[in-house]
Amino acid sequence: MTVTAPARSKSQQAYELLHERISAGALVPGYRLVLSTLAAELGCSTVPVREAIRRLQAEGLVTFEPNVGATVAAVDATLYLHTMQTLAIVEGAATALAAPQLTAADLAQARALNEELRACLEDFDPARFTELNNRFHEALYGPCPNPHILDLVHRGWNRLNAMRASSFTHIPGRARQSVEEHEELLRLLESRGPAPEVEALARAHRMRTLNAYLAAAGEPPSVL
Amino acid sequence: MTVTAPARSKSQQAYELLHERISAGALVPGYRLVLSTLAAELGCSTVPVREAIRRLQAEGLVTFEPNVGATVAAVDATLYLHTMQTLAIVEGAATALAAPQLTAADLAQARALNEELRACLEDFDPARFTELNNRFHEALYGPCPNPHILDLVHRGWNRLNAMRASSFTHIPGRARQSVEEHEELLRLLESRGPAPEVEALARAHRMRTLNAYLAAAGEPPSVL
DNA sequence: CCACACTACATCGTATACGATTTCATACAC
DNA sequence: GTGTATGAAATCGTATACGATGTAGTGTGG
Repeated sequence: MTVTAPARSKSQQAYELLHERISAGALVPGYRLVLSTLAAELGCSTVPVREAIRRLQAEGLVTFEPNVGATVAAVDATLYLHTMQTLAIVEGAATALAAPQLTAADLAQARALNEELRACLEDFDPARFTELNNRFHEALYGPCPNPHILDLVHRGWNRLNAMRASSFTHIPGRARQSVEEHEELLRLLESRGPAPEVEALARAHRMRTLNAYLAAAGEPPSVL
Repeated sequence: MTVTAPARSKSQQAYELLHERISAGALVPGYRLVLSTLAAELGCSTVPVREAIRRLQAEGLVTFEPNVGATVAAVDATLYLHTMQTLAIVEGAATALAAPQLTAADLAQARALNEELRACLEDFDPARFTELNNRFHEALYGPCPNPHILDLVHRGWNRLNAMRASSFTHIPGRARQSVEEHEELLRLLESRGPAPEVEALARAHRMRTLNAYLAAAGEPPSVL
């Protein structure tokens, strides 16, 4: 059995490629996505591209105007705020729901990831730090038994990853503080703390990142 | 200026029609949505129908299998539980965020709606009660300044409305209790209670509906 | 009588082609 | 010089047509 073909549909391929490019920052916000151009580039027709763009629209990565076209969603401070706030809420809930499902192995892995993050603080590599940070959080909310909430969390992360502002690059000192907050969250989870506390702490962790960003941008903190 | 055409695209028309039918329960879960059939019925080609179905898939109202087709999403107790749980979280957060924005007029309108609900308890009309209940809650979370969260709340309501089990019809006594909980929530909002309390109360209200349903179905309550 | 292969059908996935709408540049009137 | 009308170009929206994929029904060998 030669495992043969991926057999992905062209819509799927187009979607994955565009998603990849936007997340990687190769397509700057405001960039205009023209169906025919993308189709030619992908070596397919416009119909699959169109479908891919509608999916990206549903996820909020691109904005779409009828009879005009799609552009990569612009990131202003307000959009970033709303996305982070939403993610704080759903990720907090997901982490709380996942908490009882977490095995000792899960926690050990998360702890190992946080130690990697700590080691990463020296000779700071933003891309690697962001990657490890993603994996750390995913390890904690991943066992959440409610697939809808998980889906919302993933969408939130996708949107954030599409924003260059999301990385810790531009917020001095935030990375180090973040590692400490992870430590606190891990201790609470390991002691099997009550769900509401887990939710509050996970939410607060994200809100603090948001507020650190707002402070660095000279704006007032957001309440929640 | 003759106001002329709505100029809705066919995709949009198809989407709205299918959404309407599913929400109204005209299409039972498991019903198979065939592109060509729907296209003929709508008087258009299959392409717009296809796009509409993908949108419905993204919202969770239909399930889709490549090269096989789409069916109206089946509702089992687990799906209902997950949807209600998700809605409890996002609607609670939305209500808390909206609370500071609520004007006296907003609160008065919500109170009037709850009085209508109370009056509706006699000569009980499930459809009207559900309608009023929707409007009551929308009045409270509508002013939420975060459009992403509002979108998530609307999606949750859409999914619920597509489930016949969502109505209060099958849960004896729940309607009356619900009106009382609304009253409590209104008092908290009118006294400008703190956001965390608002969130907890709004969430608890929905979780109690869920647990009443689970109890009626003979299953253990869900924790959150 | 059961299991397997094969054929026919149903349905989706995509390409191509054309009409509809918007936008931008240009020219004209004031 | 400014504002408005007009034209062409670009782009989206949809229809039709065909190929790819999955499914069910039928027949044959064991």
